[in-house]
Amino acid sequence: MYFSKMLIPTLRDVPADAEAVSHKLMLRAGYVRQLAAGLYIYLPLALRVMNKINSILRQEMNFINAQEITMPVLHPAEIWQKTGRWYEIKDEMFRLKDRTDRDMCLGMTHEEIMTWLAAREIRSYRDLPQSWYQIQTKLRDEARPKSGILRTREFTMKDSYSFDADEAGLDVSYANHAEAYHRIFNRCGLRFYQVESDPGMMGGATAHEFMAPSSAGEDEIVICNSCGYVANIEVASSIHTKTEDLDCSYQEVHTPGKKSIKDVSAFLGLAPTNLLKSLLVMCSDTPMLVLLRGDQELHEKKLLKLVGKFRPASNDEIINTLGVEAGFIGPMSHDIKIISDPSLKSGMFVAGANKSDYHVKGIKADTHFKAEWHDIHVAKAGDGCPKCGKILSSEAVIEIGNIFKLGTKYSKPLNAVYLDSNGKENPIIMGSYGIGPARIAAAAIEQNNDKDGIIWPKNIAPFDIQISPLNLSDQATRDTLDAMYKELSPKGFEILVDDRDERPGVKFKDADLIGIPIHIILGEKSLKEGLVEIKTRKTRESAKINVNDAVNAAIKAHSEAF
RNA sequence: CGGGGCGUAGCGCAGUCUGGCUAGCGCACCUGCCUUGGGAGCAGGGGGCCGGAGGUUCGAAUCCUCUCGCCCCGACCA
Repeated sequence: MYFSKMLIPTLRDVPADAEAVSHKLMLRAGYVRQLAAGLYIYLPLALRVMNKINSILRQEMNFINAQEITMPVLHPAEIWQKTGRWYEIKDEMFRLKDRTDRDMCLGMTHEEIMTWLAAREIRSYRDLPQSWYQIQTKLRDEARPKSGILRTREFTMKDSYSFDADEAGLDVSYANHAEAYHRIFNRCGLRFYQVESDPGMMGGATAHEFMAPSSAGEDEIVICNSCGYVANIEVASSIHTKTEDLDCSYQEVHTPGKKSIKDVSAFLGLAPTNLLKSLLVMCSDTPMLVLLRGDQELHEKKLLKLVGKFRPASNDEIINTLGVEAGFIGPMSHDIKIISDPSLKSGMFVAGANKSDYHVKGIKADTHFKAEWHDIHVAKAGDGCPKCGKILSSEAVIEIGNIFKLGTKYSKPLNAVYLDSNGKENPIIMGSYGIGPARIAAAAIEQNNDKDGIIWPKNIAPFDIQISPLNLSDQATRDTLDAMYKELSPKGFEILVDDRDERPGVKFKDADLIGIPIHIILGEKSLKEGLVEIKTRKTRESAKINVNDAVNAAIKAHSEAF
């Protein structure tokens, strides 16, 4: 392929809109252009990358006997109404009516439609198990598209769905997918973790996410380097580290105007871990006191699971219920329900005195307050690992894939059932498994770049080798180019030839930007000495090789490349 | 949806506060000369309803009102 014939609009300046490294580089290197918020055009180079990724996806999905099919993006409302998601999902779903005024929506995922198919086509346990997948466009009216290709309103997704007769079957399908995902992300050259995650609205009990570390990621995980515990902070638990002991008698202290943990700890010269944080929440109009250690944040989802829907109390409600303003609340002598994080169970703390401008030192659990004990804090770096107790670290990550055990959440409402060997009807047990190919590409760039541009892992690079003849009017250069091209192409190497009439510097800069793993440079002077240069993008190592050995050296360099 | 920022040539920006020459600069683009191993140089050239609508004014990129769009933080994320 000739550079001069291809649309590769590289840019010297970064468009001001771009923030994430992958976004900047994809724009600068001529991979994508933005149409509107969260809508991107994939130019030829990007499409080549996507095709490489998708072909890896197909190989690995087929390897676990999943079958590719494709489904409409336009869906009738009734199916979504049957599972209830038509009503549960709000603005995120694109909805429209057809000419007969029938409600329709654009597919944001395909559990409903896949289950509809299964309901029609699967009759017997003999038909099971099945795994079906597609690589298809999804549409979600995202509240906030961001970071270029990372969070868009229209994107392709590899989504697969497993159908089994029982839980044991689902376990096998789930494990097969997890293994396939490991192979896929490894082949794509990503660093990633498989983490425990929140099943959320997908239903079901077990879910894992595949996370690629990157500062551009929107999610955060905690990691234990000792025992291997890894979890999304959405679900992560952690044990508290030991508090610097406070040893004093129960006493009031004057803390005028000091309402926040930060102010109080600074004023008293104590660590936030010595303080007790009291929050009043309203749980269907019943007030409830929630206690955390001063350094902790309330994990709303954990509390939600315990008490159901709740909201923070208003200032008026706080005063009416507790007789004190926020900032000086203490857990002592209230006759409302108290839920406390276990970090407060032992030790001595400072809390509000239940009167303005005063705090109390020497608070002890069970002595000064009684509570129900539950893990309700957000795990963070520095906390103890819930499994082994060692210190946790945390990392920002991009979610590149997820796997869910759905159970019968969709098969029951859509009546996807089979007859077992006893002739008894049972709901099909399902799983669903997603991967975002665009996120793989973006994560690969996030993890592999330098100041000059992209460094593609070779398995997903748009081309295998770039050849840059520096002076095309030189006959020896043209002959060498032709010979190398003719020898490499039939061996399956995809080659980009920079045949543009540009100065060498321009070609070098663009080659670095675009990020093809191997770069062969044909210089007139070197050729006179019978040499060509072979350069590896990632290591920047370059070697002058005898023309006659160049093809083999290039093949070797490519096989050794990242 | 709440908070903040920004819309001037393909890209990056100045000009806006304090209204007034023909709306400017760099890069990119076109022509010619020259140059050819890390985004060369010289000369000439093309490209703008200053996001849109309304208003104030003798006069608006600039002031006022409304509106649309994009980015960032947060909420949300099936």
